[in-house]
Amino acid sequence: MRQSKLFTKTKKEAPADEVSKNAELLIRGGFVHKEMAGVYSYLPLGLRVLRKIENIIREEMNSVGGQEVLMSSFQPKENWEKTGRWEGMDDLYKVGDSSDRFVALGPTHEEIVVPILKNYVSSYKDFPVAVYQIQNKFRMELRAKSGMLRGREFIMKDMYSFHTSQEDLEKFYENMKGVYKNIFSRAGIGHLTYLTFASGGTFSKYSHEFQTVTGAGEDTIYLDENSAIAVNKEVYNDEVLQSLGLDKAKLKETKAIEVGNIFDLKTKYSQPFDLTFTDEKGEKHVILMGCYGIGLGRLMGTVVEALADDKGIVWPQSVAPFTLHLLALGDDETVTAEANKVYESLVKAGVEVLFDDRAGMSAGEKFSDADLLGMPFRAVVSARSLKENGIELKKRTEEKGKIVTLDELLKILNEKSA
RNA sequence: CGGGCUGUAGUAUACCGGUAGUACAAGUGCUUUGGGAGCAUUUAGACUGGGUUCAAUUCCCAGCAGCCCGACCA
Repeated sequence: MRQSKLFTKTKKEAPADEVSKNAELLIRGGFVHKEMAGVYSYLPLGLRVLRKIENIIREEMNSVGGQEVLMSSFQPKENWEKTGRWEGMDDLYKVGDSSDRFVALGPTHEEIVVPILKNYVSSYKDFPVAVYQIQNKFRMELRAKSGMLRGREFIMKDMYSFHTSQEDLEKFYENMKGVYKNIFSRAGIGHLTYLTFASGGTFSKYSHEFQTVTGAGEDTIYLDENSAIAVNKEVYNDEVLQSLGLDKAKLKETKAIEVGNIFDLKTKYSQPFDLTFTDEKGEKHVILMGCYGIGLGRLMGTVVEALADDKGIVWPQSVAPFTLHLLALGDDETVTAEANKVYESLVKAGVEVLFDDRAGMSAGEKFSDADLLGMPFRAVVSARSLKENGIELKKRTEEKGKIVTLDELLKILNEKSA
């Protein structure tokens, strides 16, 4: 994509009403636009990141047989009354219309997915089944904060699994731990993300969170680096440590961001809707459920928080909006012609490239923008690079680049994106 | 939801009971081009409502919004 055509522009100044690094950088870079506290629109660059994250998650969900759906955001009040959450959930948006009817704006979808399943499945032969979606969620956060990390409207992947036995549920649940690990590794924060024991609510001993260690985290966890297991402060006590076989002396207290959470729901939501199956003997039993969430915007913000340096964002290849940022320095005709040629070749080779073809911009401005926007590779075409018969290629994380030919450039990038 | 702070242009600010000035940013033109360059020029502002007052952006009250601490967080 030609940067001269991109309608968003970078900002030199940090927004006044944001202190979090993720929001500051994403807004300055023109990835997102803040509408109000905790509500952001995705702009072209941000949407490209979101789509990449989405695809990673989708692939991983499909790998365990997840079936993708898209459920409604408007949800019937009666369903929420059935589970006791119409009054019981503080952050539920209740939306009225002109005839005094109210609906819930979905903060999660147990109240929708269970009745849907009930309509189609009833035999033990129908199970197990797992259903997921990637969709906007609404929660009336009394205090939205930390930029993309805690919003009132946010995009979440929520998966629900349905089982005929606790053993089957647990097998699936264990499997999901691995799947979640893959997702965070693929998103570039695997080395900072730990399986964390957290409160399971009233129905289960624990739930499991995936916590990414960064100073910007909202949660406090106690991390055992050897076993790569952590305990959330909310369940941190001697008894819990003992049951998990953790040595208190070896735990490190740290701040972390919860990027994913999985729950053993048992019959909490299947019971109110009477979601049952008939077994081989013709006996009816209530279905057991698990649920598995990941906030995509939060994941995007976490990647920024965890990996950015003082110059800007550092995108991992896997979620970067573009693999390469190609800069043409100076408005000299030979440079422009050569840069265009390089750009066309890259596009033709299928490389995702952002081409800074903006005229009248100083070299410094282009460099600063490239650092801020954080593509994994930066290529420079300039009078200087032409004199050396090549293109200057540099990784975002490197100080100095090297001169390569167009063929070499294509080779390096194809290897990277393979 | 409890507590705190703050609302003047995109940002940072100044002055003021008599309707607002500066810098940076942004736009335009020209010049520049290896780390946010220069000159010229243009655009742009008192959160909303009520009260006090001859007069309110300024003082008072309320609302709203934003941020921070805490609580909450399937």
